[in-house]
Amino acid sequence: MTQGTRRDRARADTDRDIRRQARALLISDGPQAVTLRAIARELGITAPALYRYYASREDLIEHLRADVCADLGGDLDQDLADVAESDHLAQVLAVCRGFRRWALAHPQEFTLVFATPPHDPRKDPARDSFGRIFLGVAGRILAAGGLVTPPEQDIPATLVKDLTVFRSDLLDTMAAAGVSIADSRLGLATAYVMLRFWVRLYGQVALEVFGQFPFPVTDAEPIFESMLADLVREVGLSD
Amino acid sequence: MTQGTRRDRARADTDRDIRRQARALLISDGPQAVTLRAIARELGITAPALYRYYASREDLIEHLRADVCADLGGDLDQDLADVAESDHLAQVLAVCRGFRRWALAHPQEFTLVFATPPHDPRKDPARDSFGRIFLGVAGRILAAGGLVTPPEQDIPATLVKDLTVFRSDLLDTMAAAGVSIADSRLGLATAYVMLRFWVRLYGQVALEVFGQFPFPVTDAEPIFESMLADLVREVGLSD
DNA sequence: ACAGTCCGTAAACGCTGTTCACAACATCGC
DNA sequence: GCGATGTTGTGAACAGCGTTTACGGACTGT
Repeated sequence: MTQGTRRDRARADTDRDIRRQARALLISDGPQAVTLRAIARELGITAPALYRYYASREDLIEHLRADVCADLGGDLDQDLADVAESDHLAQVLAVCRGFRRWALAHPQEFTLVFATPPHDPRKDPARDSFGRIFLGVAGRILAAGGLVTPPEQDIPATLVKDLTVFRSDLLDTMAAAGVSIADSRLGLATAYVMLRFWVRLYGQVALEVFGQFPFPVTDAEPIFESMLADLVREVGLSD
Repeated sequence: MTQGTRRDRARADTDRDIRRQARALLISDGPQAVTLRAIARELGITAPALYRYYASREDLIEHLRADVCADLGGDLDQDLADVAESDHLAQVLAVCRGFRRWALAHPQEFTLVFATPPHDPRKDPARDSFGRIFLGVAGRILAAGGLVTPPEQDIPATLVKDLTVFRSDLLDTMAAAGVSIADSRLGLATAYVMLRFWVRLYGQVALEVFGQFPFPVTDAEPIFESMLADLVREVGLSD
């Protein structure tokens, strides 16, 4: 299969360089350092050249967000590779710990992806949300492990419709990935538990990343582990 | 008592105007819109004039943060004023709901105060954290209500020292506010419960503000209320 | 009245995102 | 191979940014 023209390849190379440089600037100096001129300078081109690749600075930033999500997803997959597939508890723990570890090591990227106020109501943030990706991965493990779920009447009524869509979406995603989950294994209540799982995890990690403890905490890891132990116990995954 | 010179009063007026304008820009168009020139333009002065009041744009932003915290604290106090002081459950619910309501109504301000990666390790973020302020208020209610606390051996060992400092700090704050809490009412375990309370609340609210649900949620309030019900039940404050 | 302080300005510097017209090069189809 | 088309990058320009500096005028205290 042809690799495209030499020009296509050169374009892809340049695009990759642009993204790599943008990321480096984000990581080292935060979002305000991701300027078109800084990127261009590093690549030995001028800023207007970047408009050949992206419609705007904001467009580039959006792609950066997607890159961060994809890389994080890849990292979590790697974390999972080291754990026996049948050990559901260990897998869930690995994913959650991986997420936290990554977040603490990448505060600028975390902020970019996970803590930006929505500004375009027409664009459905949930469609690209990492929570969705996370639950695509962790949800599979959670569902396979068999969860302790609350009675379905405990699910807020206004949530049922949303959960139904999410659940079938999740089943489709899993089916597309060659994962077969029995219908009974992923009911509404299970989807609800997954949602709450994510809320708890995200909240704990965000608070740590943004230093929002009400007092100086020497070592936050035990707090996280305690929360995690609670979580897995509540969903019935603990020993 | 003298009000100071006319110049002092003019300075205070101008400062107030600067802050008001900066806030308005933040709210309407986000942090990148808070430029010295935009503020100056609105006040009919030039940008360099602002350096008579603030050392830098960043200095102004820091003051803006403090303003937001103070205003939020005032809002929560108002929420509390409508609730009988003896109804501890209602007071806690009011404060938590007030916090969420405010956060959802003020996403840019929330982001500025609650979701900025720390960048100055020498400056102790926890000293100015709103979590601290929040627990100064809510902690009083929680302690007065008498909490169900875990056994002290459940407190992570590495946290004990931090909690001890926090607890005595909290007692001092309350004493200074004329609130007397018996020593036994605010032990280490209680302080730990308060910490976990804040983590849960913050996490839920942040996730909502940043639209980090894994799927579109039509109405997030029931999720919040469900979490809140869990929280107050866990601390022994429910009916 | 005078000296010191404060406030605001204009000019300047170096930086930003973006647009536009042009030139050079690469690719494609005949 | 050649001409037409598309792509890539440039330089110039525009309007905007944060910040510094020196100056002049107003205010304050003695």
